[in-house]
Amino acid sequence: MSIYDTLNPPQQEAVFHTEGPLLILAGAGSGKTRVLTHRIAHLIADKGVNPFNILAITFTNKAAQEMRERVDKLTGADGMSVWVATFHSTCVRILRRYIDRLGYDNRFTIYDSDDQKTLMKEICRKLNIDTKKYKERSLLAQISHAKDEMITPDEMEMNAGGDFNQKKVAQVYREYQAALKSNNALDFDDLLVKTVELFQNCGDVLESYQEKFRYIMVDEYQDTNTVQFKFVSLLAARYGNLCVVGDDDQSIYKFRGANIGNILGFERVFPDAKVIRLEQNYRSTKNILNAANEVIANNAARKEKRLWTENPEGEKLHFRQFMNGFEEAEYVIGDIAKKKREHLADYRECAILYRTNAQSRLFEEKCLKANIPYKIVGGINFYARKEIKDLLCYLKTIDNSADDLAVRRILNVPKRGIGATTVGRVQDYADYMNVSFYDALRVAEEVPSIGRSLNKIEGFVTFIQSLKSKAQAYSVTEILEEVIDLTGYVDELKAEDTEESRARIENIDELISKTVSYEEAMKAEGREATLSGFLEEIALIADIDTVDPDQDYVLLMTLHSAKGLEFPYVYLAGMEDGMFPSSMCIFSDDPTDMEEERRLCYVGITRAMKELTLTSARQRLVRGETQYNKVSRFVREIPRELVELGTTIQEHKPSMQETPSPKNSYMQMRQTFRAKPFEAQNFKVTKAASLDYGVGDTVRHIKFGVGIVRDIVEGGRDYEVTVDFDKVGVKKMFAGFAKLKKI
DNA sequence: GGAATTATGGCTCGG
DNA sequence: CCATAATTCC
Repeated sequence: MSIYDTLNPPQQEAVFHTEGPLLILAGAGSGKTRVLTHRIAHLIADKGVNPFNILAITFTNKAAQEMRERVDKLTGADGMSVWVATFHSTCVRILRRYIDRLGYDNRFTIYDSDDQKTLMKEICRKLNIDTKKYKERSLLAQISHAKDEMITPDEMEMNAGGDFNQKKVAQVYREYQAALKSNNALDFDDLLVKTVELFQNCGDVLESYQEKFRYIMVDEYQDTNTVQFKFVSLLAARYGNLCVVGDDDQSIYKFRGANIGNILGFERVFPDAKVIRLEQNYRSTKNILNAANEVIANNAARKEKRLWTENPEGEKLHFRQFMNGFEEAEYVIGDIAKKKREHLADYRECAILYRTNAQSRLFEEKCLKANIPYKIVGGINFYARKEIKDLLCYLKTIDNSADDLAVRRILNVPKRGIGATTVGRVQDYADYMNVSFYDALRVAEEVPSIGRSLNKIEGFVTFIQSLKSKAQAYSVTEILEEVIDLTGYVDELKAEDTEESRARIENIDELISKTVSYEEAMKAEGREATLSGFLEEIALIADIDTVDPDQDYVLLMTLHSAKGLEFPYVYLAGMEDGMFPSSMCIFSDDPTDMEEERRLCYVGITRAMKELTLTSARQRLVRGETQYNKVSRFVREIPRELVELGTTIQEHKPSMQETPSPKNSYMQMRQTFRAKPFEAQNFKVTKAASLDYGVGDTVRHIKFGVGIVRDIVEGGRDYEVTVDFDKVGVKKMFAGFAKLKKI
């Protein structure tokens, strides 16, 4: 009896095929992690491969950690030497060693999106760019996309041709890169781009890593982007032992540059690639899996496949529609409380999934009220909080004084009486002398018209210098406590004594415990705990990584965060057209946007093992406005016979005066299901007897602006209107959705 | 120079 | 609605 006997034939084939390129098309819940871990075990135990020569790239740190543990269980302690990490942490480790070859300092800092925005704001000011016209966020998004595709500022400028806007973006991009470099900082995208650049420029470095990583595995391959693909193919170019695992139906990160072509075209790039499909699902009941299959079948662009399972049929899916989001949350939390009360489930077995982070609030409030432990994944990052950022910027300044952003942030925190005027004068001097902001502070007496501020600046510099020298001997925790102590940060908050200040102190305590646990972890691994090591780790940690399976809490998260996870009981909330699918993609002129949204729905459904509950609200408060939404089209794509509408049980007490009679809501739900998918009952309603505009009329569209109607074609469900817009050109759209207004 | 108050504008999704 | 920017006031 070997450890491989428990695997099914295609799984075994994937494990034993170790040489050459391999594409594993692994459907949801088909045991791909088992395959990967057994494959690593097989390489080590049977093929005699040194664990040191294996690289496995996962999507999150949490997945990496789990994989390592499972390999350990199979092979003994050898798992520790396998390099299992995310793309970003892999790149950081390489860059810490070699980035000086690209003219950076090896102690670079990593900028998060807040830092990026601050930097961008400054650049726009410097270049006299009107941030009303070019939004920082939008500029950064364009730059990020360029980096995903490995386009340099020069290339962007060349590609721009006569396009003034593009040229402007290229100019900002160039300036932004220069600023990063002079701050000795890298953004997230740079981690990948600079590593690839390093490989391309330094053959010896690439070669050493090619020799090291003789066997490479990449998980969640459908969500890799172009630069990640380049990184992997460079590494695998020598030995060609590249194994990628993915599922094109679960590709949900196009907005972040993910290139679905990487998986769809794998066989084209590697003609000798072996392809193995894993289609048996071990996770979900038949009902859940069938629902998922039916929904995803509505997508046109996909590799045809159908998952099957030997699991029991299980319960039908539940669907409930409520008057508003308030009642929806009350029902979901009530249902979870009931499961716990009746010992049917632990909290940790339940997950509430939604489309946007903003939806978490209602559920959080109900959890608090019902005294149910919960954890929200994502949303406002712990490290984005003011008090945490302040303290981290002290640590960053101590670690890398070239980081102007960090230095400027703490210069007057706590208040030292150094204001904007002084900062501007020092900055001008620094720019003029071409030195860092901190170096300018150190020679503040040279700065013109610095006046009374000189004393205060000298005090600050002395303070930082003393911390810097202490950092040589102190542990990370000690230096953090020293900062808190000497700045009086916590003392000040204590004096404030408000609910808010107490929460801030709690956060600071949590930060201290994070440095402590970092030091413990490093000690356990026999690595040195350093300040830059700590800063790097927290820069790369994702919220999902902090989920503790030993704690009994309900998990609240977005569908995106739920990727790769599974739960016995799943609640998909906010199943409304306009929420999910989001209105953005309903109105999009790119039909693949809707397909990606549907894949997201597929991911959501396939997270559930035993029971899946879908909920929606008739009216919902979005950004302070009431929206009236129809039940999501995705719900309508699920065959009626797989769904139970819950008319017999009325568990939740009607809480609001305007609760509809059960009969009414039942009728509404029946109506939703009466039509088969895509006969789309609700669309017919929107088809007006006639339109109030005709060919040749000028109309206004909510997104595209003003245009002239060119053509109107009467279709089965709706009128198809062709409009020539002033700004975006000719678009075809359905009258029911487009909400065109005659002007 | 700093705090308080008013105006504004933005929500997908994340490492 | 809620966080942040801009503006005003001290």
